[in-house]
Amino acid sequence: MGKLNINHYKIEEGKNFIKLIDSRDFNPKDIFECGQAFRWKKEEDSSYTNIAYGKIINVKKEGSNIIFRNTNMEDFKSIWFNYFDLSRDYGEIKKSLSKDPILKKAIHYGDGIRILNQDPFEIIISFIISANNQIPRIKGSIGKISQDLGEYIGLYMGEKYYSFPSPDKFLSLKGDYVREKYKVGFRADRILETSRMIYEGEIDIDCIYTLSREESKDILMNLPGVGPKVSDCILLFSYGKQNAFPVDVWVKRLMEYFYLKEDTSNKKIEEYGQKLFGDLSGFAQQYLFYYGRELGIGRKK
DNA sequence: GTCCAGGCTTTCC
DNA sequence: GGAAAGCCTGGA
Repeated sequence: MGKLNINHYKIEEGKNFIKLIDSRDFNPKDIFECGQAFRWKKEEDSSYTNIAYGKIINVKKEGSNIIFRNTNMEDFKSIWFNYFDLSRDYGEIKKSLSKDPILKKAIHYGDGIRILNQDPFEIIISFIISANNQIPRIKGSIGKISQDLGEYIGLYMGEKYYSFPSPDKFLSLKGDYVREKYKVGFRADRILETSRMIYEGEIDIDCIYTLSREESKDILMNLPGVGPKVSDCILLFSYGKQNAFPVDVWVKRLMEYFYLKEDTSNKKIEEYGQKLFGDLSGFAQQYLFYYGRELGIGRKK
């Protein structure tokens, strides 16, 4: 059994698993169901399985510990530690945001949320698909794309796992094929054109790691299908730009309901959120989104 | 330059 | 039948 202390985490290695000891601020349900990721599969034992960066991993909360199965210390340090944002102290973030009474309630509800650092290309395509769409259908489309164009990685708990395809896999496809096969509707041409632009280097998505949120948004919004909301999702969920504040229908409703008290444009809501939450805007948005959506706040009957 | 209405595929409730 | 983690286009 290898042992390791990283920051405030105590990590133990076992045979094909890693154990995070006494981990606060980490609840698989909150992390995987708060809307930032579309591919985590809930198993019968309440664990969650997914594939990322070419590896299949299973995550389960057992008492106060988190068990990561089908992995080892080497992958945990090189992939999962960053993927699960384990270098960040969410206790401090929650303490700071809890000064706002509404955030305090939202944080109480989604206490175990962490914001993942996911693969940029997968997130770009996933959130292009998410536009004016519904979650079950979004998940279906991403699953079909991976199965058809990705690489078979392996079997886990009876399920076959495929990697998300790289941009070149889309190059030879036609819009009609993509629309009909993956059920993505009018988003098909946007997916193809975005993939082409990234493949050909017309848009450099690697340089975004070192740029500001504003500079990054300007670049990403050159991609077809990527507007203000989708670009903020990409920056928050795969590039670690936590000052992004994605405004969708739910955030619009709950911000109007809790704060603004009147009909407000998305642009104004984004500016309001930025002013209110500053560098913690992205975290605030996730706590609020998860809370508001689960409670159905402001939903029309 | 900004702002806004209408259209877009298909599924889900 | 309306709404859905919005974006694009054209016109004011």
